[in-house]
Amino acid sequence: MEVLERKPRSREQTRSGIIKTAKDIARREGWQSVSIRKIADAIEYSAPIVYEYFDSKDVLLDEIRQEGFRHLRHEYERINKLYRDPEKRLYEISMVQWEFALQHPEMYQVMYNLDGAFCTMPVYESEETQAVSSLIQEIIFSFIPKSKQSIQRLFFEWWSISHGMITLAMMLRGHQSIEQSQQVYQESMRRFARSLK
Amino acid sequence: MEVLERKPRSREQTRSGIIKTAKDIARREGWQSVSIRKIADAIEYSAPIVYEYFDSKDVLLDEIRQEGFRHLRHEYERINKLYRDPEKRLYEISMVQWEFALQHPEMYQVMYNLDGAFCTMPVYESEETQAVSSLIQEIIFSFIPKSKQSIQRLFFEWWSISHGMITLAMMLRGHQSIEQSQQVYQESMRRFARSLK
DNA sequence: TCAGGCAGTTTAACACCGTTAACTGAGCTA
DNA sequence: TAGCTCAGTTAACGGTGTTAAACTGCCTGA
Repeated sequence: MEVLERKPRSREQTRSGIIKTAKDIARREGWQSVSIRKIADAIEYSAPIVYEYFDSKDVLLDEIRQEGFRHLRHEYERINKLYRDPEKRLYEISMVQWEFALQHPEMYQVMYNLDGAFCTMPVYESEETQAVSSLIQEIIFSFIPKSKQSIQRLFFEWWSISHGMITLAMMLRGHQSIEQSQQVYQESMRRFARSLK
Repeated sequence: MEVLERKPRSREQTRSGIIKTAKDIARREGWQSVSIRKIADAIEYSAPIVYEYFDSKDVLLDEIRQEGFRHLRHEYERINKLYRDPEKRLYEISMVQWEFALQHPEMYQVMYNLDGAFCTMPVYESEETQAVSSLIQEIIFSFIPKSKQSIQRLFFEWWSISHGMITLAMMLRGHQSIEQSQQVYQESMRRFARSLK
């Protein structure tokens, strides 16, 4: 009984240990130097063990990507409960997006195939991204009840500004301070949210 | 004499052949499957020959990146000669940016480290990017003579919207048609250019 | 004619990669 | 005790970037 209970738990621990290790290495050395063998070494197993938890490196990366979008979705839902005003909601969600990218750059990289992170699964086909998308589209709809097409365009605009500024801010870090980029980001996202009224 | 003249020319041909082959493979199979040996096979040489033209895969990618920015700079200069109105200039430059990304996705990928393309050289430290940046900043300045800081912010905004929409349009291709994305892009860039007046 | 040198090119090797098959050894059951 | 199961290992395959050593063929000087 003890063994039966400890086994699955330890298995789950190993699994999340693999994910955590992959992210740790990526954070320290970049995704291009994350390898199955390095992960295995870190969790004190041999390489083939990793394949008992993930069919390939690709699905391991996809899992991390999904984790990222899931995390964002939870944050967005939290904000939706916290605020009623759609403008406030959209602005706060934008800020969460920014903070997430800065705090977990290695996740943001694999979510968008940036800087050596490469996952072949198409981003937009995952449930988690669809959920995040429609969550934000609903917020936009709630104070601009337009056609589905118009909402999709506004969402595309919002996403583009947010993602574009985040990636360029990271790229230009060192040439333009993060604080300065963040100020422009805040201003732009506030302006966008206000413009919807 | 003939030999002395033909030798350097053939060397230059080999060099550009390497670059062309790398881009061809990247276009067909993605950057993650571009390898020195594949390139060497295609140009009918053995792998070490490639290293007589490029010190490493990294500088080969950087060369391609620089070529991309150089190409953009020439296009921007062409437009600057073609139009006087800063608003028109900025809009046309935005459109060139879009067309370039669609026509040469493999270059756009290596310029911004997207989708498996990974070059360790920092983008913003190259002369070519600096040149492109200040070219656009000058256009913005020419009808909004504000402080250097303000111009930099506006340029950061412009670049973010453009780059964000281009990358998301490519990512969402299949879920949202390119034509639809392009329409939103055109509208947004036009609105941005107009807003500067 | 032969030896030497030199440029261009290839082979072979190193250490790494993702991935899979075959093997090991310990614990449990019949 | 013999056999089975199963977690975990080693070893291998074909690939990667990169480098050193070896080779090939030609031109030159003796």
